[in-house]
Amino acid sequence: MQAPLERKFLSDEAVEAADRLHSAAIHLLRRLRIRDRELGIGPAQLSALSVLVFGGPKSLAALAAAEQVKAPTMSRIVGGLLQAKLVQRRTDRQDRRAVVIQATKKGIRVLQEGRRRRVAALAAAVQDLPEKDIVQLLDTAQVMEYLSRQVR
Amino acid sequence: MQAPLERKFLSDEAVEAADRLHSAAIHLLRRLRIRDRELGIGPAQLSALSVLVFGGPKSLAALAAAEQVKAPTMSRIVGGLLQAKLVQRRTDRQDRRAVVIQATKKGIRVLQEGRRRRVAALAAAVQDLPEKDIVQLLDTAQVMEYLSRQVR
DNA sequence: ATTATTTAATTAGCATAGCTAACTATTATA
DNA sequence: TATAATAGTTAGCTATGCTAATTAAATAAT
Repeated sequence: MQAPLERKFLSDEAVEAADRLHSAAIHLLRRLRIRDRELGIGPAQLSALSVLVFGGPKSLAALAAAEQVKAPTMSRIVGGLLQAKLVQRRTDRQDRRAVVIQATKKGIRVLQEGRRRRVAALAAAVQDLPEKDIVQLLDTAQVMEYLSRQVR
Repeated sequence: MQAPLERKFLSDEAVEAADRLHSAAIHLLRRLRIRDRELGIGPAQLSALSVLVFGGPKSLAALAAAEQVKAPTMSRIVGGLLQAKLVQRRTDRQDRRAVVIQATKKGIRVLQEGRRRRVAALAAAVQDLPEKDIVQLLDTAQVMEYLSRQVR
């Protein structure tokens, strides 16, 4: 359990940035979850649906990889989306073990409604920021996606 | 503060920023949760403990407010921390309905160890970024905290 | 002073979402 | 053909969100 002393040296600044980013992400998501709940769809379902709407049909494994969760987790998320008729599922022609999951029209509609609601919440707050902060948010979101793939 | 016309122009950009930030925060936290699990303490418990260690003893209500969750949720989070002996609880002298929650020495030790581990993975990735990106992350984390309090 | 109201915290019960382990069905390989 | 690998699902655990209802204490009203 003892950590090796010869681990990579971390600058105070990097640790500070990482720590603050972690806290900020937790707090932000807790807020946004309130809005998601009004939609009647959880954040994981919403995020997966978003991948399907903007990225097209995907296998369960591909969806799990895109969302960085394990297959059983994604299986249940998709189960919820199926029950709400936000996605449909069919077996793959070439590989009959696999499934192809695709957003329904209702799914597309609900996702866009979700986006609209976030305009009323987060984006409204974002708009009161100075222009440079908004540009920076967009930029940092990309950095965060990059980081989430680098982290081991 | 901003001119109305400028807001209209920013609207699409703000929605875009909100969406990307949402996704990026989800993906980042999913990654970091893996590290948290190694510690045997969940992200909510870790975050609450952090507030206690860096902010000093707090009532349950104050802790819930700081973490932006409802009292019953914080009550259970604290329950877990108590069971692990990471915090201790006493009733307030002035108001005997209230409790005061405080990190134990073990709590302080575990948090610092956890912070090191949890953040180390992220910080190692952060450190490989250009200096300007690190500065930007620090800055954006503050903006995100601000936003999470503005969102209604 | 007594009663009513508000407040702090907890408990109970529900839902979502993460995981691993174990299972079925299919495909690929030896 | 027999075995191994792969795609998904199911079962069962934990952690975290919530609301509603309860208990105890403090405050306000009569």
